[in-house]
Amino acid sequence: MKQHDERRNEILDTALRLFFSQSYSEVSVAALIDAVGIAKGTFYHYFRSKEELLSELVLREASRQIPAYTAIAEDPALTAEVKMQRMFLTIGAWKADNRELMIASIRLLYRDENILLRHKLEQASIELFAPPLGTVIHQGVNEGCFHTPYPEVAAELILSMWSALTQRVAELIMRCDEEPHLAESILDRMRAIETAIQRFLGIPDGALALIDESDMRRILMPPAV
Amino acid sequence: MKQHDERRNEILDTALRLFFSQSYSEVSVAALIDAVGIAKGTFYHYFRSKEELLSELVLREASRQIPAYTAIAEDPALTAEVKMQRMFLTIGAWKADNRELMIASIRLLYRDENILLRHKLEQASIELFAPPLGTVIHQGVNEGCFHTPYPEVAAELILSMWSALTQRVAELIMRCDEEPHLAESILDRMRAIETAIQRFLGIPDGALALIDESDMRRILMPPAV
DNA sequence: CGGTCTAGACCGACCGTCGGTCGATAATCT
DNA sequence: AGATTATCGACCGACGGTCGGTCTAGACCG
Repeated sequence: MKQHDERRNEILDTALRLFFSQSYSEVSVAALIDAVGIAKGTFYHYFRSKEELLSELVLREASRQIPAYTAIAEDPALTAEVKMQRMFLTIGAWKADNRELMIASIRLLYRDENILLRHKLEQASIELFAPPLGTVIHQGVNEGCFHTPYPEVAAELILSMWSALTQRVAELIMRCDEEPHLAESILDRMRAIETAIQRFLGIPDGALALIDESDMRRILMPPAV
Repeated sequence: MKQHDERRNEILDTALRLFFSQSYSEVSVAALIDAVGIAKGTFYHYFRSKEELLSELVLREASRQIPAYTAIAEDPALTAEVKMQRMFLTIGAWKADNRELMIASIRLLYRDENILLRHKLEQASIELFAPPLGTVIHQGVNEGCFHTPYPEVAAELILSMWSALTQRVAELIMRCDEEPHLAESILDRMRAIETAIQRFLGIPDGALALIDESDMRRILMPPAV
């Protein structure tokens, strides 16, 4: 017999692995408990429903990402502009470095059956990232480099836009194999978002390079074999 | 025996009614066919799956909204600014006039079980509204009143932002009964979006009143009894 | 120390419901 | 008459979830 938290995390770990190697709706509770090696009743001893498992899983995974970004936000040595750049570029570079994983995730998340998983991940990311980003924007307004009457809302709004962009990019990446010219329209969208964020923050176009074009190309273009 | 289209629309009509009086996942195919008065096999003669029914339903309903907006977009007598205002204000006024229906819809759509329905509605709206809105933005750029290097992407981007806002508003409306002070934070978000759109289009803050505050208050505040 | 008691970890047969299939039948068209 | 299309409903396997019960670690006690 195992400790409560140990078993619980074992179930969550297995669920994470299975949800990403198959999909949320394809993985039945029966398959999950087989993989963990427990009985149906044990699963429902730890989670009230399959959906509650999903929510807790998403929360746990999203929370793991946060410390790196709060560290950037609270670094006393950096200006708001640099912090913001660093936050967005860190995400982009990570995605470029883990291209295969990213694309595999996208292929799974952006399917109708997984929409609930995707939506919960998006919402959790926005809610968890908004505070550190909001701190940075506030700092920028105080430093006089950002000019927006809505510093509190700006973080959420920017993340919502970013999230909508990610969705578009994902859709296009999935169709990129067939129609490679779509890559250009993705880059267009990214530049548009960058412009939108800059203008919303009241800084000149091009002042804030949030997207590293070479990283983006690494994500979009299949590596030469 | 009925004509193909007649029967098909009968199924779609009934599905629409049931999905909004209960929810997408709560309404089983069995319940639907009972309400229509047909057999299981007949349903699957017209639709390959329950999900295909949903997609077609969403497409049909979203398409019905379009003509009104293309009419505005193609009116030769109006400036781009006026067209854009008229489009957004028309939506707002309609929502204010149909407050009960709106709130009932929100309470249904913004539940985990209905996420697929909601997402498909959102995507269909964005895809169908983007062309007329894009036309208007193009006109604005040509007339010299809008300034954006990405007129094609702008429409989609603005609609994505609007959609994210709608989602936030919906979440807050659902919790407004308990915490009425949330109304102010909704208004804040709306003003922020208005600013974001204006700045993205390169026009002065306040030049484009896309949101009628009295309409918004009518939506947010329960009518005095 | 050995014995007992209990909370809670664990089990798996079982349930109702679901989306979907299929072969038969009836109506309509050519 | 023959072909095509619309209709039917019994049937299926899989699903998420329940329930009555067993097993065991560790607290408590004589």
